[in-house]
Amino acid sequence: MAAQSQYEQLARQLSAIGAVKRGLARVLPNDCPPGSIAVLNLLDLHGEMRMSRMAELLAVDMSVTSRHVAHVADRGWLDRSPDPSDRRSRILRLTPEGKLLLTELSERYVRALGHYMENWSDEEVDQLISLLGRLREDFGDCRSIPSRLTDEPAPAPSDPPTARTSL
Amino acid sequence: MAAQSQYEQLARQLSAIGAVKRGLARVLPNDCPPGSIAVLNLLDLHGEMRMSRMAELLAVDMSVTSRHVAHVADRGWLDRSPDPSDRRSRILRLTPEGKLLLTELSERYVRALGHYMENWSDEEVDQLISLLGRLREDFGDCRSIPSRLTDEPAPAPSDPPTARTSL
DNA sequence: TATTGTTATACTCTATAACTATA
DNA sequence: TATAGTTATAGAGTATAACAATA
Repeated sequence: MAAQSQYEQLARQLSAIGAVKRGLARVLPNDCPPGSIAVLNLLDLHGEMRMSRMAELLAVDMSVTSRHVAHVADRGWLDRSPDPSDRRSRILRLTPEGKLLLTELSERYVRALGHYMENWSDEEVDQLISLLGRLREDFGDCRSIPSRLTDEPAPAPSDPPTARTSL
Repeated sequence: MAAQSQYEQLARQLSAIGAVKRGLARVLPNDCPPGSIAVLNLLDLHGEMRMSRMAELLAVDMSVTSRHVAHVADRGWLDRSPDPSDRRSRILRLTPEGKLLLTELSERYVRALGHYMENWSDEEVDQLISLLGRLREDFGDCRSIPSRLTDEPAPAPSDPPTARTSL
């Protein structure tokens, strides 16, 4: 468990990292927005899956997933076939064209990151990859807020509010 | 200089980290969107500055900065006074109300991060803070794309395109 | 004429709610 | 009735372009 000021700093760094994401996004082709790439990457990484699973991995609403996936499917980068065992569902699969696109995009990312991170060592990049991966994992499917995070700031843990009577 | 597959992995982690940012944003009050907090944080960190400097630090267009700042100023969290030495400019200053808001938001962030990152050690959090800070620094003012990132994937560096005639 | 900042417009990402089709 | 997915609508973030005021 880390100290308060560390969390404050981390929150600021996470806020600032948006600029890095935008900087990277600028090297992408026009009809391939970041949302599309996220879908393709997850499909490449985890293999075929249903819409609901994709929504969970993206940690966005199903409606958002549906639009991203439609955009990608319209361009032939993935295939949506009905699940034979439950015809409400659709199975998403990366097409060869989608795989090819990922390869091309990867080149662009590598060039861009190589440009901006020329002074980073292998070990440092690995550390960052590993810490970011763990952070994402710990947040998990964070689409709904744990109720204890929505209430008042800091009820003294040694003396829960429900136990306070007249002090 | 790191290896290609590392950059590919890093690009994926950066894409996935959006979910973390959304998860954190969910604990914020309704009329204080992430853009407002970014403005307030930078003002708190760097002290008073002009719009153009704020735009540079945010690495967004001036038009975007103008809207974020207007939103924050409308709520009394910062003060925009004309620069006496150049009346085209405005000097941004954090108000006491803005400072107070930052304190309250900080509590929320700390609670949320404490919830999600309960298994992280001080050292690990520090490492992540430090690596993210360095990454943001290395991207700097990345609002315009270096031209070498917009061209074709990988012209052999030993034989620049302009030198090729009939090979 | 160039620069600082604002406003109008358009596009992407996201969430909520209403809807369709299937279980 | 409940669930998987789609679509309509609305709000936030961003960029480009046209504009105003000042240098």
